[in-house]
Amino acid sequence: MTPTDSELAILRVLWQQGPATVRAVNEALNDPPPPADPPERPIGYTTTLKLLQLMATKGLVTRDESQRSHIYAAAVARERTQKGLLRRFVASTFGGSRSELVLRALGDGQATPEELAEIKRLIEQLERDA
Amino acid sequence: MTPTDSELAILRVLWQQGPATVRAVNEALNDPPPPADPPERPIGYTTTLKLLQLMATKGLVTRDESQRSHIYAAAVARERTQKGLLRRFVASTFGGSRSELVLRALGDGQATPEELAEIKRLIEQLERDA
DNA sequence: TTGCAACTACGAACTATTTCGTATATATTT
DNA sequence: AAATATATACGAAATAGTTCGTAGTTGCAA
Repeated sequence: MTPTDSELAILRVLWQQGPATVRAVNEALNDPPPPADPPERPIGYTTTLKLLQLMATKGLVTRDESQRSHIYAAAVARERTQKGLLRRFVASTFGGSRSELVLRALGDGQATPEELAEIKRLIEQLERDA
Repeated sequence: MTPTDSELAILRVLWQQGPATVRAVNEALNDPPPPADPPERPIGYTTTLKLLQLMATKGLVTRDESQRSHIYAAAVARERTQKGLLRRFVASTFGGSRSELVLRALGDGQATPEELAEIKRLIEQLERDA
């Protein structure tokens, strides 16, 4: 099951903060830590509630109803979800070519030396394993 | 201006084939070269027509009406468009972290040695320039 | 010159997603 | 105990994107 954009925004909150109430999720969405920008118009409380309810029926989150304020938790793994989204994105935008994606991601002169070093380390690691 | 999914599919045809008629675009969408899969249900001719008309009003394509069969051409550059889409994708899925994206793209053991070598070469190139 | 094939234009239906108002229940404060 | 605050549930409107039918036009062939 692959989340929509709004669902993904909520999952990111839950991945980052752990299980949370509707209110906590809603506040995190409207007041994100930098570098993320807050939405132009604040997202209504019941909007977040409805989304979480939908996500629960889809199995994207679980819900603990033992308290009056239900507690929601991500039910899908971050890495697995990101991989699924990435696969679709690479297919639609780069015709399935991962290296084209990486070239485009790094090839605009915006990557920091640290990022480059980190990625180089990863590649050497992968080459050693192969 | 950032294209929707269907619009992107059409842009990919135009980037690949150059200026084309509605019919040529529609056939390319329904009969893509491997490795792309054809759509489950063929896309109707008038659907492609309508999309191209919308894209023309949005400025995503230009239209040559000098013949009875209009000729459409991409009006946005491939690289620039891909970069815009990539930026949005990295923001929504990886919180803006390009290196997290690259790690996820390469870190599933599916990358070929050639891909890795190519990317390593790119990185060393970038490091030299910096 | 009639008929058929291919074309454009465009309204409107359909789908998916997002948003929120309102009803109702439960807890908390005064 | 009444008023207030905070919850959930859910219908339904709003928005965005996609799809296609149908009308009307133009070129071509019989």
